[in-house]
Amino acid sequence: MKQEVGGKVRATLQPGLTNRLTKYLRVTQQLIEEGRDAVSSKELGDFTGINPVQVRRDLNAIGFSGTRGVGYQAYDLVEAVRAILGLKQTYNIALVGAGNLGSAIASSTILPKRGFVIHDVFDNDGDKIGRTVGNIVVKHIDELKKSVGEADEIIGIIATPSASAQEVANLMTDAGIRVILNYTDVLLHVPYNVEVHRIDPTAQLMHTLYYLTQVGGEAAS
Amino acid sequence: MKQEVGGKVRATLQPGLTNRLTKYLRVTQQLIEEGRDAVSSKELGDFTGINPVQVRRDLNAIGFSGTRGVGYQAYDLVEAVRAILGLKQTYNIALVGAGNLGSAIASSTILPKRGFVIHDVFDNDGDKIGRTVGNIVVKHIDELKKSVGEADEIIGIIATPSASAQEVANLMTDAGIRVILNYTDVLLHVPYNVEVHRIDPTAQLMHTLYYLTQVGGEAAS
DNA sequence: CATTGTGAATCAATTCACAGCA
DNA sequence: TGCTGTGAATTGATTCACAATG
Repeated sequence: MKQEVGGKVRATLQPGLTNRLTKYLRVTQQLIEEGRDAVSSKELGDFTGINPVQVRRDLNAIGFSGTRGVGYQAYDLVEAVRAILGLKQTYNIALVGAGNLGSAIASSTILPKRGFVIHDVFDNDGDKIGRTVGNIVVKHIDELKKSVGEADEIIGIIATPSASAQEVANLMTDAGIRVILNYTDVLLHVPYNVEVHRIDPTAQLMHTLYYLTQVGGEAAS
Repeated sequence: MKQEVGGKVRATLQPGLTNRLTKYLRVTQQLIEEGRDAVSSKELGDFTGINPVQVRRDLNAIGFSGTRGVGYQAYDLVEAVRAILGLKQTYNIALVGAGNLGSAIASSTILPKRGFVIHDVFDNDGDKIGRTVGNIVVKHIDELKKSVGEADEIIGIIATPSASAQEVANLMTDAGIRVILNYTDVLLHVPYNVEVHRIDPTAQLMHTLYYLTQVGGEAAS
């Protein structure tokens, strides 16, 4: 399944591995912002919940080496992972829903920091059209297909009321969106070639609370 | 590691299993809302990204049986999983940040549907104190410790600007909060017995885009 | 001397193949 | 016939122990 081409590792990496790499990436980027220079496998493990040994194996697997007694060079690590994951380019995003949630997402720095640009914001409320959220002028939802085509957007975010979510998803898939971030609590039905990710905070809560209540209040790693 | 007490499975389930159970739970709850009665392991697999065989093994492991040719009884499944995970009670949540994001979270139905109640909302902006977001009156952040104690809150949500996030986290841990949902892009430093979950939409994006770009546009499962 | 890098052992997850039942 | 339930094989992840090294 892996194939090496020349010196460059252009393989098809395992799902588990790429998933973990994104975690190392985000943590390391934040540590850099705090002024950190090197990062150890133990730290990466602590912040990601992944075993330090696994961290070392993973970084090794993508051909990235650290220095013993010190750790991994933070900036180089970020670059290496971004290169491996093909995240050197930026992606345009179509955001639908200009209410509180949409405004918050459009104003957040979290997406631009990772190379994602909210390029268009849509709504169906006439009052909101023409206003700006996070420096972007809100367009009418009817323009979605045209805009998505022009800006080559393959990522869409649904931040509408639940009742509109499926309808918006239909518009998005019709317009050629390939990945949907769904902030509503609706289970979207989409074609097989479109991927939906649900932003659901309760997922992690439920899992955590199980252990918290099991052990009766004491810590769990 | 597992121990059965009487007929009831009061074990300490594996992390992987509990994690998967929460996914089955959320999907099944949504399918019920769509009017569904039974759900098959294949459907659960499709919506959660988990192998159908694994789904069946998991449900079997918690002593839940389906009917061949039909699937699993949706309502019973929800009840069984909630019982196993100890999610029959409700949890009070302290939300800090009454801006766009905080308002969106407070108004969302996603938390109450899963047994989580946003019981208090805090901010440090005098203009916002006394206003209501999602039916809750905003209090000053100075009252956090008192309120958390009174309402027995162990879950906190940080929906402030990034600059305030660590400070809020400190207040929360000091007040006895055990689980923090962090909506900012700051890497929070907390005591070992406090668990932080970061709501970061880019995690899933990066992972997905890797495969999307690798295969050049064709579908992946 | 803290931390990387790895072999070997163990445990969990995935997958195949198919029997068994409504 | 469609879906559950499960043995057996395989693959991936975790953990232990420890050598190596900057």
